[in-house]
Amino acid sequence: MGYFGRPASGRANGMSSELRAPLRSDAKRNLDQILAAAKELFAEQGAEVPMEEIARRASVGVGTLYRRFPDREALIRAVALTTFVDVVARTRTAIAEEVSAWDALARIMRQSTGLRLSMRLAGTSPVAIAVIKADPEVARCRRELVELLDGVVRAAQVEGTLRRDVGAADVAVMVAAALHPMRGLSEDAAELIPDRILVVLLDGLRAGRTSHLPGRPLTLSDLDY
Amino acid sequence: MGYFGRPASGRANGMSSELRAPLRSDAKRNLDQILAAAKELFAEQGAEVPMEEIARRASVGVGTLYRRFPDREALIRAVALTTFVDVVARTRTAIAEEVSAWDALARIMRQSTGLRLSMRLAGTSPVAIAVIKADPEVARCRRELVELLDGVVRAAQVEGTLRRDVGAADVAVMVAAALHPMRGLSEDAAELIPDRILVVLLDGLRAGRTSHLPGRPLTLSDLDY
Amino acid sequence: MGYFGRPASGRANGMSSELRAPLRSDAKRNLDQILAAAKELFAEQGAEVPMEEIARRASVGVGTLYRRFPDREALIRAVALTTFVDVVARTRTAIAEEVSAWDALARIMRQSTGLRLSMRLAGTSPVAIAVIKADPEVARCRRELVELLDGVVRAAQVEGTLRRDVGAADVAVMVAAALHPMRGLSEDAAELIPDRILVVLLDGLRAGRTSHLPGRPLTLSDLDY
Amino acid sequence: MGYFGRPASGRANGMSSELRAPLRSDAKRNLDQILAAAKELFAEQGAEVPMEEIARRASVGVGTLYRRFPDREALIRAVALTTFVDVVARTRTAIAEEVSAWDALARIMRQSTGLRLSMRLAGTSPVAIAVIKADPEVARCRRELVELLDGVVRAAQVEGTLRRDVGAADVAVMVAAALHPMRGLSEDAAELIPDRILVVLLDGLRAGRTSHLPGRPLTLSDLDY
DNA sequence: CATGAATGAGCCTTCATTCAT
DNA sequence: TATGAATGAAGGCTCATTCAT
Repeated sequence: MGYFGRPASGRANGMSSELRAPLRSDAKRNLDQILAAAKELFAEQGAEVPMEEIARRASVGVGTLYRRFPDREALIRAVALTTFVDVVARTRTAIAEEVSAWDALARIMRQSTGLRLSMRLAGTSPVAIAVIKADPEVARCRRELVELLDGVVRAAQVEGTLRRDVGAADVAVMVAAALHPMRGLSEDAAELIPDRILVVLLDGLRAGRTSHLPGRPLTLSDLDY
Repeated sequence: MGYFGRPASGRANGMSSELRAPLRSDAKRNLDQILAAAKELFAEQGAEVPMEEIARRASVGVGTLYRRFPDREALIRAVALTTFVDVVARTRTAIAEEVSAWDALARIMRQSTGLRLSMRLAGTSPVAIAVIKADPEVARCRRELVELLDGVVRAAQVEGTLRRDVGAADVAVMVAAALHPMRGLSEDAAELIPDRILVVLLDGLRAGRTSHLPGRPLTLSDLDY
Repeated sequence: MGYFGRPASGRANGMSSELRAPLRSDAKRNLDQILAAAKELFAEQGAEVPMEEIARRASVGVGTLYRRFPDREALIRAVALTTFVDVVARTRTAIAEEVSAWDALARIMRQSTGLRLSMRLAGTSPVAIAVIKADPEVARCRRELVELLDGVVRAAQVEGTLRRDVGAADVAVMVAAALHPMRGLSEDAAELIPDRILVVLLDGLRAGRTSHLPGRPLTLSDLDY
Repeated sequence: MGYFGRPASGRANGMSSELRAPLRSDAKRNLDQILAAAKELFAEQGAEVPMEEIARRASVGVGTLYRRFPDREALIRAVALTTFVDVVARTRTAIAEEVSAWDALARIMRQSTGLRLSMRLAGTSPVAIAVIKADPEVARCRRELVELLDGVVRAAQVEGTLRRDVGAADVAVMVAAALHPMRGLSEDAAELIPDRILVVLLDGLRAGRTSHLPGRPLTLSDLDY
């Protein structure tokens, strides 16, 4: 589906994340504002928002935006990377802290909710998808996340809490689907929905269901397209 | 979510559906080709495809396209309407033919799968959403569909097969989420996913689940935004 | 130097010159105006003139310009091609009509004067050079012209009228140099100069000069870089 | 044509050449680096190279570049001036050292070859031309050079070695034409060409040629446009 | 009626110049 | 004083929509 990756050093500015001269304080502030504005706007309007609007929201001239991110792709890349880095971190924590694999899985799925805004990127714009898949860092990030998930899924199946006819890719896609922003809902409902879907999904994923899932368990290898 | 509506009189050409002089046969053919081309391209590339590309795929000039649909919105409206009309019809049939409300619900949810391509419209382009919500016919259509769904949901809860803490809007949104096109998957997986998610959702929706859904059941009134 | 080539079929519109549906009369007129405007402006201001200025001079919207020539390169290509085609034709005529090779050479060199405006293209913008070299048709055209010139040069040397220490490329470059537009001259002088330089060059090229030319005769193979 | 001028007091920094407090040694070094970088880049890529690229090549920040030269024009002016100063000096030396006017003329014409790179300025960018013509110092410089040349031309005609139907402006323009950088040539050929053209021109300029030059001798007054 | 040419507004990107650090 | 960040105007290109043929 397109939303798993791996972090890197930190400063995600569209290039690879080699260390560079630390930014001047004002530049740093601008960079942060740009990234924040981009996240918001990508979430609100998709990855095709006018660059100028992003700049405006960040209280910055277009020129500044382009100085940091040579083109739209670089910006998408940076947003994707910081987001993925965050998800990976939370996922590791969940795995470390929960006692059963099922609890870890449930927590992983639910905590992702907080990231749904940025998620709009994945599964939306063709550009965004292309960028995410092309960038080695984001790709590594994504792979790492998916592998963590795979571990949890298998463990939960071994421990007998997760139905056996699903794979990690099934789970990943379900989360993505649950998080996908929905329009046409009351604000209230829009906020509740992701968690409600996730809970229903978790209930449906619990071992002991007798229904038959069509097809085959989708695994990591289904995600690399 | 944004994909429920009700038909109307018949000829859906983007304006209101007053009856007009029947079209000449070649004109009719053009109209159909345009609609078909638009459906395909909206599905493949989203609601922002160049009008000229749609015209090309329909083997007509842009002029002809614009003669039928004064602007992109009208075209989107028409595509949405014909799609919704179809869903409503299938829904009625399902209700009529299935013996239990649960079976009707399951069939309704699953058969929508076949429409997922056109569905790409909803949940994608902001324009599309706006258009769909603004058009009275589509709105009526959507309301009708939702009401049908509401009936089935209540009946299933009465018959004791559907968990009681969900509403018709929950179900509608879940279907929309399951159908949302996913990128970055193998073709094989992309085809399997919607049905797999729906089955898991159905399992999770079955009465007897002990988990607690956060929030409150989402109902018809949550859908009109 | 960069200004020799070979024609093709005729309609030079930036693509290859396959025959296509004949243009509507108004479209044809626009096309001609665009080409004319481009020639003028390339001559006056170089190959980097704003596309919008070209459009304005042609009394056409930018869109129209871009419809005919997908980008600046295509336009340069078309201008270069029509120009080269013309030069080749005049060269053939000169060869056919003049009795001695020397006279043909002199006429070829002098008649090119009329083309000096378009010549601004060659030897000016890096883009222009790149385009000219990359386009197979222009390249063929250029090669043809150079070969014609080579024949005349050799013939004149055989007939004993042209000094033997020069090659066709020397001549080609000299013409290009003589034609290069000069700024900072009175209009009067600017008009006289190319011919004056060419006559002096011809005098210097006449057999019997005793001075020693540094280097070696430059030949066709020196031109393909 | 546009490449004759006269020095002035000394420090050529784009403004007028009043004496100022001598620069600190590092500032001086920066200035020299900038001038050198500008010469190189103007030669390589024409007078439109990004200011930032010049700064980079000079290993300074753009800010420093702008401190020395308030805008691109000032930089062009400075480069033009230092170049012209050099040419004037060499010309004086040639006149002083050669015994015949013809030899002086030949040497003047040929030694300019070494300056052809910087010459790229003249005859290229419209901006450059304008700037050169507008600046009083460069103008004076240019006038001085042209007057020196005029003296040599007349002397050579008196001594009977130079054809009588040319003027100093003819010669100046011919040199400029011979030096004009040519693209599309092998590196080897590009290096040989200017001298080869100059020798042919000199042969053509020698007294005793019977051909008739069209127009009239071009003189100093043809150069001030 | 159908066609496809023409228009022009809008977004993308670059770069000269200014200014805070 | 040197630096490089920020700005914004300008030019490139695309496409929705209109209109002549």
